[in-house]
Amino acid sequence: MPRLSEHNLIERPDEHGRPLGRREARKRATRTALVNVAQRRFHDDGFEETTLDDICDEVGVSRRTFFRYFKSKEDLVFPNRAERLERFVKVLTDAPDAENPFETLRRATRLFGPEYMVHREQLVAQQALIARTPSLRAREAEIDRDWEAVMARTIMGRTGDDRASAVRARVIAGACIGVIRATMRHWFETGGVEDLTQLGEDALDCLERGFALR
Amino acid sequence: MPRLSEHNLIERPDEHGRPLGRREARKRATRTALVNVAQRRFHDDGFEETTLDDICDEVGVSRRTFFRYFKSKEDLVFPNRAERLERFVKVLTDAPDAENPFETLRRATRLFGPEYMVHREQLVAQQALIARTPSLRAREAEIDRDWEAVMARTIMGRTGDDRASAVRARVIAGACIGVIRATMRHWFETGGVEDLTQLGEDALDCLERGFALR
DNA sequence: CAAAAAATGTCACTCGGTGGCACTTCGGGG
DNA sequence: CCCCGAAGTGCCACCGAGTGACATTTTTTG
Repeated sequence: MPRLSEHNLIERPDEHGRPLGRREARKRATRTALVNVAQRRFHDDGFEETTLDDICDEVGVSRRTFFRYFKSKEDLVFPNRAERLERFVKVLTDAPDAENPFETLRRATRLFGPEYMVHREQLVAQQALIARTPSLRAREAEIDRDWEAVMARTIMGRTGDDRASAVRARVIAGACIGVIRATMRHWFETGGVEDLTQLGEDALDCLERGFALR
Repeated sequence: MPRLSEHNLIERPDEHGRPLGRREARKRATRTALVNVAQRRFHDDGFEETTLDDICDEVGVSRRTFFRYFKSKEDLVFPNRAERLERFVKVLTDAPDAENPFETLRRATRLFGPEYMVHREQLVAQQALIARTPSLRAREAEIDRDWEAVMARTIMGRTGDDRASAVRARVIAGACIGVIRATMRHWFETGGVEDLTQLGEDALDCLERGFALR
């Protein structure tokens, strides 16, 4: 008995307009099934409490096959990590050469902010899961590291890679990702009710102008 | 045959002046033996390549006992994480109420910077290990999170915990830890030859005054 | 020296993750 | 249309980190 019903295998063209064969379609269906089942069970029972065998059994796939779709259990929680990073890189590389890094990041904020607010409730729940699961927090930190790294490299690409420019680029990137992460955590923990775009822009303004204190 | 030679069990008073019984002395010896053996083997063969059984066999202790000294394999690489954090907290709480967070952090930099420079070569090697080991990078990120959290809480303790103050405190803490981490990475990757205290203070200056660009 | 308490060892087990190999399924070319 | 190669999958055995239960040894204490 096939576990993936046949109507999941509708032939849709992929993002490049090529039609999907059965093979490709089936792979997509399996992947999304794994993510969906996992999301639900993680949400219901917790990440550590849910076993890969649980998920694989429900999807109807062997654990060995699972590891051909995902490198690790944690990856189920960040299924489009690569795609997100790519879009961020695109924002960075699309920026005019003269634009300063803070303005570039504000553009990214205006792109991602509204998107996050649309999926507010799902993201808040997701973040609650991450916040209470050490290995997921670790994954998230790694993602932030990636973003910080591409940002630092982009800045260096514009300002040079001598030692002074390199350290400056790293420091700016570190500060930016630091404030973005802090802002997001605040937004998540307050239930996602505030205007994320506004919060992000405010934080970046502070960073650029300096934190005037007292 | 006891694996820990008797002369490791010298009776020294602990940090509160109480003399150490055999039990306490032996525990200390076991703990440091585990750390030392692990450090050497991690450095020689790599973190993932070294098995806990390898380490335990060499120290002469069962794996079960290992887990009574350390919660995880990774903890062997950060043996005084708690103590470092405590010292950082002390710097924060010892700060006069009127001092702004950046100045407080500069004081921390002047405390930890020279210390790091003394153990330069060991720390650089250690960081190389961390940099090439995903699970160790994750641990390091967690440590940074701790520092960021205590810093945010300290700032909130001085400025109030209403929503505006809270987000501001978080953002400042995020920015500070971000630039500190970036600075340290730069220092490590350049072999620890530059003046870490100076680098740290410069980065914090930029943060406080704003990054004047172009 | 005896009894309580602390530390360690042993064993069995769970779970994430990997390598190898056989088997099935799909797609393309004759 | 069929057949052959390749892609995808399952199965099995295995490894290493981490945990719980319980017996055994060692240290402290009275």
